[in-house]
Amino acid sequence: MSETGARRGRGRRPAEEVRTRVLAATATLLFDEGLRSVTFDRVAHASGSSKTTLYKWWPSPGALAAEAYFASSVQTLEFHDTGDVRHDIRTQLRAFVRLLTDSRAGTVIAELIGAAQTDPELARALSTTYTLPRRRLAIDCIELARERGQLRHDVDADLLVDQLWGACYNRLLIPDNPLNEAYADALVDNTLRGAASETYRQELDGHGA
Amino acid sequence: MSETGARRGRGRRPAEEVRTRVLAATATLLFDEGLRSVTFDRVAHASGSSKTTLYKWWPSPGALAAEAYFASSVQTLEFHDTGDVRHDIRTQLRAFVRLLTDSRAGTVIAELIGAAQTDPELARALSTTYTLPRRRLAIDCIELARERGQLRHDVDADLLVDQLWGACYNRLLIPDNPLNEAYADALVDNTLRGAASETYRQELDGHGA
Amino acid sequence: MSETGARRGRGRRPAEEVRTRVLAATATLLFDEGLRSVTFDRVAHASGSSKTTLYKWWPSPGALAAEAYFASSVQTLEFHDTGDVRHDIRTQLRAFVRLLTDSRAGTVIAELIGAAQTDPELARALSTTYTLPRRRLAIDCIELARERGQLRHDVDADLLVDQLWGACYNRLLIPDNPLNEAYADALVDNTLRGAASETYRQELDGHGA
Amino acid sequence: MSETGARRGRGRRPAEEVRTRVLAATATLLFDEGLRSVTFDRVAHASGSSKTTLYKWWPSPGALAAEAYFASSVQTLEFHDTGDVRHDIRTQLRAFVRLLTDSRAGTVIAELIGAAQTDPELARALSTTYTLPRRRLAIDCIELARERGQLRHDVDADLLVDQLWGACYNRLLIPDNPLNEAYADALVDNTLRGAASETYRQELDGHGA
DNA sequence: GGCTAAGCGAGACGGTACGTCCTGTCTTATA
DNA sequence: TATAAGACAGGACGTACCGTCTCGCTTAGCC
Repeated sequence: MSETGARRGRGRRPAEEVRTRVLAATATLLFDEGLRSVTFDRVAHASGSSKTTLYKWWPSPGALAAEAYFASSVQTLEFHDTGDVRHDIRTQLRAFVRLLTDSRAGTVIAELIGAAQTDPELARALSTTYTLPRRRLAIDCIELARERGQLRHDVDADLLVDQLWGACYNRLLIPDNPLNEAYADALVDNTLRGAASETYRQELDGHGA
Repeated sequence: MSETGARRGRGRRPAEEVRTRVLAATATLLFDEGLRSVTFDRVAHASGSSKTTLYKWWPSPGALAAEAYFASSVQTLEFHDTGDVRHDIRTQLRAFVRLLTDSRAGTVIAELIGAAQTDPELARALSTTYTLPRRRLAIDCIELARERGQLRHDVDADLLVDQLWGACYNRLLIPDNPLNEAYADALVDNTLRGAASETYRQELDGHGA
Repeated sequence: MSETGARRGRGRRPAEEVRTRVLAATATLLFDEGLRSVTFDRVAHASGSSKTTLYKWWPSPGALAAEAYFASSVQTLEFHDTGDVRHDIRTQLRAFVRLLTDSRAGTVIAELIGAAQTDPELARALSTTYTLPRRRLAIDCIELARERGQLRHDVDADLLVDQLWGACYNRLLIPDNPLNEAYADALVDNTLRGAASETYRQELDGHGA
Repeated sequence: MSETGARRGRGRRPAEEVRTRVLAATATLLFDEGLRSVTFDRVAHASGSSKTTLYKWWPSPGALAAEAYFASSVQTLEFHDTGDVRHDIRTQLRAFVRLLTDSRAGTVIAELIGAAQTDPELARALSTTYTLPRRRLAIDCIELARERGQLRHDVDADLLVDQLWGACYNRLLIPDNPLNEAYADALVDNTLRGAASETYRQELDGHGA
């Protein structure tokens, strides 16, 4: 009776095992068929779990999908500080654009943000787990540059983030124009030129020329 | 059975009357209960029309909701050219922010863009009817300013629009930070400082000081 | 596209076709697996119909099972009047006992009556469609005999039916004692001896001796 | 966490205390909301016990309900022998009818018998604990009367019980006709007239006239 | 001005998902 | 060690919606 391998029967399972299977099944559904296919019914079936369990742990299919996405994508987004804010931000923004365009992740993120508009629980999860932490990293980078004197003292870091990452999200969600690395570079240039200190701007213009 | 009273009976209706009633009922549902409540079933009931008719004219509930929103909101968005690009854009962006924050329109637009992520028909309708025409007006304003010498010649008008309106959409859809007129002003300042020609930038700094 | 034979697609079906398929699937489930297996879910699946349809037409799975049972069992229960009430009733009661014991019908009827104790809709359906009509036939037979002078004038036909069929139902539902044709015969004898007129009782005793 | 207050904690309880609380909670549910509400889940919650315990002691919710019913209704059903079988049986049958009609007991018994049709464990419990012992008392009374010469020697006591109590159960379970004491009296009269010895029948007719 | 068929309302239909409840099994931790 | 507590898989419940399809009525548009 011990260690039968393929667990059967209907009794209680260890919570971790269940969570793992649910998140794996959800991620598969999410990447293969899109957010619309992430329903509690289908996830329950695919993961061999029960709807009761899903309802207990996740407030909505969207929130489950979000968690599955974050769990399945190990994201190493640390900013590497080289001392040149333009270089550092450009590196990060290019990586972000590649993530959105080169993989299914872009579609998934767009669908998650889309669903969050009518799913408060999902919105909360997205904000806490995804957007705020990522924004934090960018903010830190910008404030460091400001302290170094590369950016004006009255610059609003959140505003810069909106003009950089927010503009990319905009092209993701309202795809009237292409999203690519050249666009990311242009964004960085225009944004930093607006936010640069007098000295750093001259440096930028020197580089750009 | 003979006292049918208010019931209109089942015969043919004039197409225009039907469309009008459907769009009115949809708008009511949309503004009162949100996009999730705009289902063909509920619209058919509320408008006294039949699902057959709805499926004939609209590809999805989302597309119907979008049309109802545009039909119910007469939007006068003409840019008034004063010769000062910062003033003109600031006026427009402030009006846009007010629209998003002071009325139910903000929620509706957010829900529509959200639903468009998984509804191609709605995405197409939104782009054609809503985002592209509005973007066009801003682009024209920017290009006029460029020809006037206020903006650099190599400036990308689409990119500026993303940094202005796109940043606002970003705060609408990912509401981690507040969206208000002060934010709009700051956006305009930072964006134009990055895009301004040498002479116009000195003018801007003069104003800003 | 025309006359494809095996109807496919999801549109409306002719009501009669749907009813037929539902009742057939229900009867199969009922006789093969018992009343506990007649759930709206399983019937919907087995019949290729939808739960919506089932809920529209039947108030409970039990009521559906009852109708399926009646529809599938063509019951010819006409009393044949030979002029001898004992013979006629004995014939019928024996047939009834055979039905209850020789086929799955006994189990099904018992389950239906059992479920009717907690399903008012089923109870109503059973009474209207099943028990009352059958009781009516027996009552008619008894009253005919009374008019012929075989039974006392103050005899209560309903009471006799309870003592005959009701006793059989009792052995079906509370199976502490066997139910068979000999029992039916004994029931008839004892009941009619109690209800017989003076003259008919002497006749009965003569036969019975 | 430390202020658990009323909660007893999760440790072991004395078996008797647990049984008592379970049966009390079950009886309350049974009489207040009917057999459908007697589920292991609800009983566990209402009694403060755990499902583990319920599954250990009772094979099905029906069996638990049956035991709770018997435990809560102390039934003194001894036949008092007066020497007149009609009087003794009539007294008992009237009491039985009153029990079924004047209290919630009738509904509960009907639901229990009903559930027994699809719950073998409940059927067994009902037979052992309820129907057989009661039948035994009636049988004894009848056989005593037979020995006294009031009933014919070839009379089948079980059959008489079916015609008396069984007919009442029939009206309880298939309520097409009213169940009351007058009906009980008529049942006794007709049944005993069929089963009476020659001498006792004349006595009965004398009484009845 | 009467006739006819185009087009609509009403809504049934199969299917899928929702969120809840219950069953029977099993795990954990307390007393 | 027996218990409370309750998580777990499974499955039925009853509802809502989608997209398809049928029916019957009415009025618009033609003769």
